Amino acid sequence: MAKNITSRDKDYAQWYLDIVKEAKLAEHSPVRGCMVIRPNGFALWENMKSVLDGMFKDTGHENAYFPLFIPKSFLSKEAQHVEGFAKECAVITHSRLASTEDGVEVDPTSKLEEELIVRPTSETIIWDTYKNWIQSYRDLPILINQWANVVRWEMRTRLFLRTMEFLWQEGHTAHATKQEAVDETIQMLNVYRDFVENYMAVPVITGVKTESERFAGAEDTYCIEALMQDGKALQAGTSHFLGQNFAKAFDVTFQDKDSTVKHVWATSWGVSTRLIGGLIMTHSDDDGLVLPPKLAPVQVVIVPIWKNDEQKAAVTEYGDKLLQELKSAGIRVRFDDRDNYKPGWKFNQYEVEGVPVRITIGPRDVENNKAEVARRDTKTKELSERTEILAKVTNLLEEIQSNLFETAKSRREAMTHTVDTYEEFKQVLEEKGGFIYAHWDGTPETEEKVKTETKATIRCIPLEGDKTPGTCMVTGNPSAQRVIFAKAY
RNA sequence: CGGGAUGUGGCUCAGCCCGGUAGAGCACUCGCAUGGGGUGCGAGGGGUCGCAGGUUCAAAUCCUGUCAUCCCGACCA
Repeated sequence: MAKNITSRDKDYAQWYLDIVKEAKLAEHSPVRGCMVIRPNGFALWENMKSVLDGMFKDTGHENAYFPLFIPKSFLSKEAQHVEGFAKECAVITHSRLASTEDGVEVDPTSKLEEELIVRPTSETIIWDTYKNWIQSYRDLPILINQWANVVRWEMRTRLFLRTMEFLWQEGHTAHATKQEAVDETIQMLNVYRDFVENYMAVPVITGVKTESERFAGAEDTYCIEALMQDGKALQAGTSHFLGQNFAKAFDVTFQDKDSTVKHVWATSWGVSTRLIGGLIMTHSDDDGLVLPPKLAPVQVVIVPIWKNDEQKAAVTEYGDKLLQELKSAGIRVRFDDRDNYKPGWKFNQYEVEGVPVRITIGPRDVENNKAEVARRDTKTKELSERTEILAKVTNLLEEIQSNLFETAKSRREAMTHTVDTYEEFKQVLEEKGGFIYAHWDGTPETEEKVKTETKATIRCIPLEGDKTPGTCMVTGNPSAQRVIFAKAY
């Protein structure tokens, strides 16, 4: 039925690309590694953004905007930070073009005195700014978020999952005490978990990154990790406790109540359009995109059927009333009464685009006061009394939302394994994939060895669950608790 | 930056080996029929064959150069 979509069994990577294309979410742009986000994809992003933005405001944050360009010298102030991002920065060297016979070329006389970096993230320019805003403990905390685009010069890209330019939000906060900053880091991690699980219906594990996976410049990086249908992990969001690293690098100090001058404590946290990739890979099937009702740009579509003008008039009137009824109940509904596409074509189109609920109405329904209600997740449909439609649809949207989450969660459980030996580890990784809980001695060397030999990395040291100590599966040295290994996107 | 491949209507590609007036499918436009799961039939519009040079009476096709893109590997939210 879905003739343009490769099945997941056959080629998972191609299936993903087909979904993105057929659901009209995004496409490759003329610029290598960058994408055009199409209206369907952007509407989804706008819904995600709107929910998250509300959550940020509810936890006391304000939005602001900092420049796209960062003076080169700023980036070199925090040693770890430079090292982390140096290899993937776009650099602006000139400010002008000059006309030539064939078009234009860079005007060599316009070379910049200090080159500008297109932000890969904004810590540096933000901390340079905060320095001027903070003198006293009375100026703290500063709780700011910005919605922006950033650029990281990646070698290999994939639509939504890794592009050279992407959209995201980055929160940057400054605090008087370490505890307050740590609390903020954890609070935002929980905000992300709440959003991803309760709105995106994607189950996640919260954890701490190991040293090698940590954000450049952070003391601790907390993360939410999701598991995709193909058994690979996806980092869905990160929240960093930055300690006093940036405060020291940018000399951000305040005079405390006790009159002494101290460096401030910092956090930063972000999620990006990558979440859309995670959403697709968690719920969609071989027939197309599947969207959770809470974020779907269109939650319900009404498809009419008629053969002649007389039927058209009756069905349209019936449909319009239904449209108004659902709309006034706050449901995002579309009545697709276009006459230039066939009903069958529309069924397939909305299925591919992932609309959670479809209502079909034809002459027979008008006559009998009924309608056919179909759900996208299970692909089942049933005839409903006209008077019961609103209640049924409202109920169905909630049911689909929780069904998607539960299905994803059971799939994750089924793909989560616990191993005790390295042999067993390799075997499970090879044959099953998924999350693998194993003991690790805590050293970067062991982590690196596993990565080189198996391509699996430590996704996180989970915050919840079993904390029993043991011995490292590779070296036999003591291990504080099991950590999660997986191959990752 | 190493290894492999490809550039031909909007898209996917055939044609190239063996030079002879540019093709198919999909998409698009128009008409008629159709309409409860991608509808059928008919008519039509649209291409500097990546770019530059060369060989030839004649180049999408042969030769040289060049540019671009894609896939695989080293880096990553």
